[in-house]
Amino acid sequence: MLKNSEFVSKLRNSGLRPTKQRLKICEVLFNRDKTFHFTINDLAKNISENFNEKISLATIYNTVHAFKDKGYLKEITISSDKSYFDTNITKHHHFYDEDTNLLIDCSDNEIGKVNIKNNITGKKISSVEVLVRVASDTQNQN
Amino acid sequence: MLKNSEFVSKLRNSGLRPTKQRLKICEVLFNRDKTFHFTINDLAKNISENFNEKISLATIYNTVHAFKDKGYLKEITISSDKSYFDTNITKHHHFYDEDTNLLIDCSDNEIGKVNIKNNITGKKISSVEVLVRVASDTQNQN
DNA sequence: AATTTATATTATAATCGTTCTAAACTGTTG
DNA sequence: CAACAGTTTAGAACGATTATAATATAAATT
Repeated sequence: MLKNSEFVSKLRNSGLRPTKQRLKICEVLFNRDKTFHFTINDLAKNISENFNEKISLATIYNTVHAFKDKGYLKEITISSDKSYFDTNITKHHHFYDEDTNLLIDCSDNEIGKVNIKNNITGKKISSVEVLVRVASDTQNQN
Repeated sequence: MLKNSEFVSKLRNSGLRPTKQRLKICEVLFNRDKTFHFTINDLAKNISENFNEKISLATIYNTVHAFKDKGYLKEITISSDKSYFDTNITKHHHFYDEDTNLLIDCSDNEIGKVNIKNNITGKKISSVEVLVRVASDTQNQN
C-alpha cells in the first residue's frame, strides 16, 4: 500500500504532473498488496466500473507508457494482438494460460537461471524473457 | 531445396489446394538452403519485387496461417506491433537485435536447457520460448 | 471434354488496438 | 485576472489483420 505522496513522486520521476486522472491510475495500479498483470483495456474498464469515472484512453495510454519508459511498469509480449503490462518490475518469467489468457508470474524455484553462453558481438543483452505457454491436456503440444 | 511435389503435399496436409499463388508462396518460404524469419509484409514485398507478381494480402495471410496451424511455420512474438514467422520449426530460441529489428536463432550451445520445475495443475506445457533482446552498448539495460 | 460443384483469389470494406490532433480545460504565475 | 504551459478529451487517423462478396479456378462428375 502506497501513500498519495509516493504516487506523486512516481509521476514526477516519469516527467508527469500529478493530476487527478493520473493519480487515479496510480491508485489502481500501485495501491495493492500484490503485483498484477493488465492490458490497457482492463485498466480502462477497471477505472470506469469500480470508480464510476471515465478517463480517456489517450490519457491512459500516455500514463502507462510513461511509467513503462521509466521502469515502473514492464511490458510483456505474448501475442501480437494484445499488450500486457506487469506491475512486478523485478526480473522474472511468466506462465501464460492459453485457455484463460491469464498471465502468471514464475517464481525462481519454478524456473532455473537461464544461461546465455554466447551472444552477438558488439551487442549487450538487454533482457532475457522466458514465456511458458500452458493449456489443458486436450490441446496438442507444439 | 524442395521439389514442387513436396510443396503440393505440404499444402494438401494443411488442407489447402495447390494453386499457383500458394505454390509461389511455398517457393519463397521453403525453397531455400537456410531457414529464415519474416513478417507478412516482408513476404508480400519479396513476392512482388523478386517475382514481379502480386498476390493479394488476404491470400498470403490465409496461407501463412494455415501453415502455422499445421506446424509448417512457427510464429514468434516479439512486440505487439509486428508478427514474425520462422521457417525453422524445430524447438529453439531467439536473439532479437533491438537496433536492427532482426531475429537470430539461438543454437543449443548458446542457451542451455531451460528447466521448468513446476507448473499449473491440470495444465500441460505447450511451449517454452526464450527471447534474448540485445542492443548496442550505449542502450541501457533493463 | 463439358458441365457442375466446391473452393480460391481478389479488391475492397470492416475491425481493432493504438496513436495523433486540435480544441477545451486546469492550474500556476506574474 | 490575464497569460501561459501543460493536460484531458473526443474523435479522427493509422496500420495490421480479418471479413466480405464478386469473380476466377480447380476438382469431380457426367
